[in-house]
Amino acid sequence: MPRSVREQLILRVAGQVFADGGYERASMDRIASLAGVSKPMLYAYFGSKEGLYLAYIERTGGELVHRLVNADRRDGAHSPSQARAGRLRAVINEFLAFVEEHSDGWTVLFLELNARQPLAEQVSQLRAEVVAEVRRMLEGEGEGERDTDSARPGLRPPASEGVAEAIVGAGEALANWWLKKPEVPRQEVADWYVGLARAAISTATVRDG
Amino acid sequence: MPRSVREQLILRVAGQVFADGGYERASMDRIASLAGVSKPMLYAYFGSKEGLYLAYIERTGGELVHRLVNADRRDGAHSPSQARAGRLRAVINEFLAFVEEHSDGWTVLFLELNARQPLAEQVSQLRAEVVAEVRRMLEGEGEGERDTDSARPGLRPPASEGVAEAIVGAGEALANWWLKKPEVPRQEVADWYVGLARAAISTATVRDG
Amino acid sequence: MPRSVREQLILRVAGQVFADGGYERASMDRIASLAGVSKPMLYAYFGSKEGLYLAYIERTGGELVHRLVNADRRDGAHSPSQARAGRLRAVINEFLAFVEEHSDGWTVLFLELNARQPLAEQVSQLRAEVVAEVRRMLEGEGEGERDTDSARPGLRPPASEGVAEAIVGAGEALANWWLKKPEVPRQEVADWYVGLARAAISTATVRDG
Amino acid sequence: MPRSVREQLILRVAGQVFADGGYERASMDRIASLAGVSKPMLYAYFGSKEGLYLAYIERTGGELVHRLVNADRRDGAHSPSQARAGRLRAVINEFLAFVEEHSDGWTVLFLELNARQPLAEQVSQLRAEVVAEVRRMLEGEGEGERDTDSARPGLRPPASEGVAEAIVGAGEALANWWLKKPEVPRQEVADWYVGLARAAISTATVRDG
DNA sequence: AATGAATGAGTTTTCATTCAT
DNA sequence: AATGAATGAAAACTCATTCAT
Repeated sequence: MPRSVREQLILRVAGQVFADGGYERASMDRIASLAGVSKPMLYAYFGSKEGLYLAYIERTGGELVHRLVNADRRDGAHSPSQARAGRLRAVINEFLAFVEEHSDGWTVLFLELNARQPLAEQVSQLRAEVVAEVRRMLEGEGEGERDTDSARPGLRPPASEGVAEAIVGAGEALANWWLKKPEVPRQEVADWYVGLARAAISTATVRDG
Repeated sequence: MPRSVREQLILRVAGQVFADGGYERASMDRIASLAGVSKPMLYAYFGSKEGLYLAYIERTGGELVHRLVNADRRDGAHSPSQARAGRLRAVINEFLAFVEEHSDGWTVLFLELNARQPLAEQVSQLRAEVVAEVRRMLEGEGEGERDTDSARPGLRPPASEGVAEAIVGAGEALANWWLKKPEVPRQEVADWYVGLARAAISTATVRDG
Repeated sequence: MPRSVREQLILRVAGQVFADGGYERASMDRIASLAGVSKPMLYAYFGSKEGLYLAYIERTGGELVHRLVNADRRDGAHSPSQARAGRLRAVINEFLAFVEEHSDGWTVLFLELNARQPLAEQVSQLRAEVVAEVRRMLEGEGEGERDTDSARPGLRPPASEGVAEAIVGAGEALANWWLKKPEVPRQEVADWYVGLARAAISTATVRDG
Repeated sequence: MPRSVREQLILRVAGQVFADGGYERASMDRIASLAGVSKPMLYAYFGSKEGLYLAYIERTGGELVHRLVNADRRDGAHSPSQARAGRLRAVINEFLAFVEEHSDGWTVLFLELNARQPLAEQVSQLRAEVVAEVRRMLEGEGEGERDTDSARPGLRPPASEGVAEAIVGAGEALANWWLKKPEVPRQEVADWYVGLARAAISTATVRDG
């Protein structure tokens, strides 16, 4: 079995173990035994427990980023006027698809995200980027194409940041809830979230404007 | 130093240690040393590490419940028509006040809430009750007293449940973010959250109705 | 409550705790709590755990010695020819009576007797004296009143010592068994043991003589 | 050093430590250090302190059983009329040989036998079987094949049980004494014990018959 | 005379990590 | 390349013992 294949196998198993109980409760013994390899293999491949964890986070976070970034490509082309609206929906769809396909991965990312002493700084950055994107929507960036005289000032920091965090947090909580109700179709969940996000965005900007 | 005083001291220190790193990373040695007592005291007072943790959760969760339940009393009387609206704002205010005053406590509660293997079932129940309350708003409960022709069906499960989870999650995320930005006044944060919650509620019910 | 009364109370409780699980498993906490006194009392009265144990052993062993020594007084006077035979039975009777009345005490003495690292040297001595007495019977001491020409050499060491130990051990095992069958009357048990002891003594001496 | 060899080494050392002071006083630290291995090895091999103890008891008790069961094989064939008598001597011989070769093992078995809260139920059963065998001799089982007029009723319970316990206890006490007098030859000790046992058996049955 | 409160030192047990083969 | 065997360090927990009042 080539190394890269085994690495993927180990990472998958590690994800299960990390997801069930968190980093601290995960034991290298358990991961090795479930993966069917010896413990020294884990160390040869990943250096340490933290290394294994980071590798898992990196791979999983990377895939999430990739999917979010390429979200609208999948949805096909949109007319300019529908672009932003469509992109929001597409991104949410991709996010939920990722959660559906990688429930362990999402769980680990989410736990890491809320740890006080994060082991993977990059995850915070990933979230920060998502928040920033939402924040830009709230601040009306890009809206000022000046086609109208209606000034759209939008929110300003720190309101924009706080509300953006809230919107993102709503999505995370929704995802976590959905993991416990897998019978609900993704499209529905996405609809709810899109509705909530749009309402929050427009209310916030209108109220403030 | 009388026992009850020392118990409170220990609980406060334990909260700090639990908040910073979670239950697993917290060591009884560390708690004892920070509290300035010997380890056997911890066991004499709380029986076990889990006992100490549960005592902390219980005290902290109990106070949160107490504040949420008595939230509107502090806000003074409201006209009936404003009662519900006022209550939402009052509860959010109290929640944020609790987070502000007990950042460790909130952190521990939040971590416990998202743990895969919860030690304190009651925390999940507390959250479940909050979600249920929001869900009732989304389902338009009590609204049917009005003129009957305007049917206000509101959302139905599972949408109502999912959206309620999302709204609650938004508040949690907002609280976590606020902990890192203590310079933002509570009233502002409350405004944002009230705005988001109302928008989400009315959008969801209107859209669905 | 006068000190001496309390001491007796504590010793009685200590005996229960020592009997059930041995010296190591006994905890001062448990003894104090069962006796209804505070731990510092135990230390004020007995100095240490070992002190308490030794006090218990001493009292209990002392009573056993006293009863064995005075055994034949209770049985009334015997004709010289019956003296030895009667004494054996009387001693066995007293031993069993002691076991019956102080099952905890006997248990503790027996455990101490068989410990590799005895805490109470005196108990070994008590047993050694009993063994020595039996050994004298086996060696025919006192029999050489020379009334007959039939030389009665009896056993000689180490046989006399070994057989004496065996006879005493038989009694101990019988006592331990009897503790689990309290419905058997003491007189019967005494009969069995007298029979065994006499048979062992006469066989050994005759065979060897 | 292969694992099985090290296991045996550890068991031997554990036997020494258990024999000297009993289960409670034995510390894993001490066993590990005397065996020249690290503590985690003890746990890797035996799971727990109790596991180590039980493994030792099992091995030791197993060997004792094996030797007792196969005792008469070593003594060669006997004429039928001597069979029973020979078997008694052979078994006693094997028992003493075991004690001689495994003084620690015997000590641990004996301590476990007299413990109030036994960890190894099997040891009690082993002793119970030995007692049962002696008891059958006392009850005259199998003796009725002889001429029928000489009724040989033997003892009946509970006398047979009590006396059997006493006889077995005599052997145990003799063994314990012998451990302190290793210069006495085994054959002599066996002779004493055989004599005592036969005397006790015949006296009891005759007297009662 | 009596005790609530406290602890130093030790217990069993676990786990990430490494070496020898 | 791969692993069985091994361990240092630290965890939770207990207990005989002692102060301060």
